[in-house]
Amino acid sequence: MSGHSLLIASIEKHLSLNTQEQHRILLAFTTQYIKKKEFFLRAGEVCKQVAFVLNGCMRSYAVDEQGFEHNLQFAPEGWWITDMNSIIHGTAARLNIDAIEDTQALLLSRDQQEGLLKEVPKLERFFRIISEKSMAGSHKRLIDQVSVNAQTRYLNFCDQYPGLIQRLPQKQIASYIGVTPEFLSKIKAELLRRKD
Amino acid sequence: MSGHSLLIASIEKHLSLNTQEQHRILLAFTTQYIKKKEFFLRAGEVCKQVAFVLNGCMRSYAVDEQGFEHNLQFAPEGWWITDMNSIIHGTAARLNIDAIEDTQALLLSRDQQEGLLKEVPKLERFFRIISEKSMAGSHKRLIDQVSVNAQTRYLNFCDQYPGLIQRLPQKQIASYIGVTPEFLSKIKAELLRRKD
DNA sequence: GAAATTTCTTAATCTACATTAATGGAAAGG
DNA sequence: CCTTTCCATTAATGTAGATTAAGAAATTTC
Repeated sequence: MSGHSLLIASIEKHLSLNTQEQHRILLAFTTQYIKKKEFFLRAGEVCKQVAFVLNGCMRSYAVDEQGFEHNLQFAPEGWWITDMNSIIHGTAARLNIDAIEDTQALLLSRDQQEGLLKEVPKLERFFRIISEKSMAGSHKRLIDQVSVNAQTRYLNFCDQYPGLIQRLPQKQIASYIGVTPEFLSKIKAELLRRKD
Repeated sequence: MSGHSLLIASIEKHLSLNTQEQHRILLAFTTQYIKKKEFFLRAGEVCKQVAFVLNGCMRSYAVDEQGFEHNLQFAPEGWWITDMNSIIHGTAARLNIDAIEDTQALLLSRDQQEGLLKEVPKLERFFRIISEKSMAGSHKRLIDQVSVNAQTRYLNFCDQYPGLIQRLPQKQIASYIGVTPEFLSKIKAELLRRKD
């Protein structure tokens, strides 16, 4: 499947598009290649675009006063990623977004999105639905973060994203579940010991 | 301002409505009064509605294995509240939603919302925008939770919701920022000591 | 394919916050 | 109005997870 049809397929899960509409949609996006460790967005900039990942993987993360990184989201193929706070309020991004693997993504600027929505209004529905889903995901994450301990968070992560466990360095996962790499190592050792 | 016009005003921040559309919108909602400590949603049920608060205040919270409550959101007048995960996936709610003060709210079921959106399609845009905002809010909260300590989270809360600080019992705020009431008490004592 | 860099693991020590317990004060409710 | 329940505070003790350090393994780079 070509990257473009990944996007179209993802939209057509929620509504159907004729050929003309498909073309109009693709016109609004630009393609970008982002090498591992390169940035899509740096904290402090104003975020102007959302990215739809075609292949590879990006992540968003915040940096605290002591310089430690905290991963908020991973975006492998088929996922959207952006700094929503920055994009909708026009304020400086608090998030960095970079590539964990060499990545190909489709970018949609807010201006292009506005134009696209004017010409294909039924896409409002699509963007509403994916916003609701993102919000549900973010809520789920927050509940997990505040109501269970680190070991359970790790098990939940393995459960929900089995593909990513294989694929990502452990330190990235540690940063996502909110512990140090050292402590994640301990958790894994503990889990292994229990199994035997 | 009547409750209904609070809702209409809130929509008209994003798009304009004629009288007919306003009436059609109000038709989709039902009014409910919820007394302090009564539930709008219990964990385990499937959530079917979103609530728009006209006056009073509701909160959503998760309960952990040990029975402790963790507040996720407060919804005073003009705010929306629901369990988005339950409503969009049709799964059992993980959240409880109850009233912290006697509350009057407008309820919109998913079915009613679908009908409304069919007849007034431009509302797709409104719901997209508020979903994006909720998602931005939820992201902000998550960043705060993982990247700063409890004292800073408390100060940030005071900053962002000065009205709620006056209005809510401290234990509700403690539960929101993710500490025990005892520790919040300590934080406040510490802050007072520093001021003098 | 050797050197450099990054990642993972183990272990000792430390700390932010939780737990428990006890007291006084404020609401709530009949 | 009195009683009951809830709420805020302080203080002693406990613990999940952080920090620091250091070596082993894996990956990247030239």
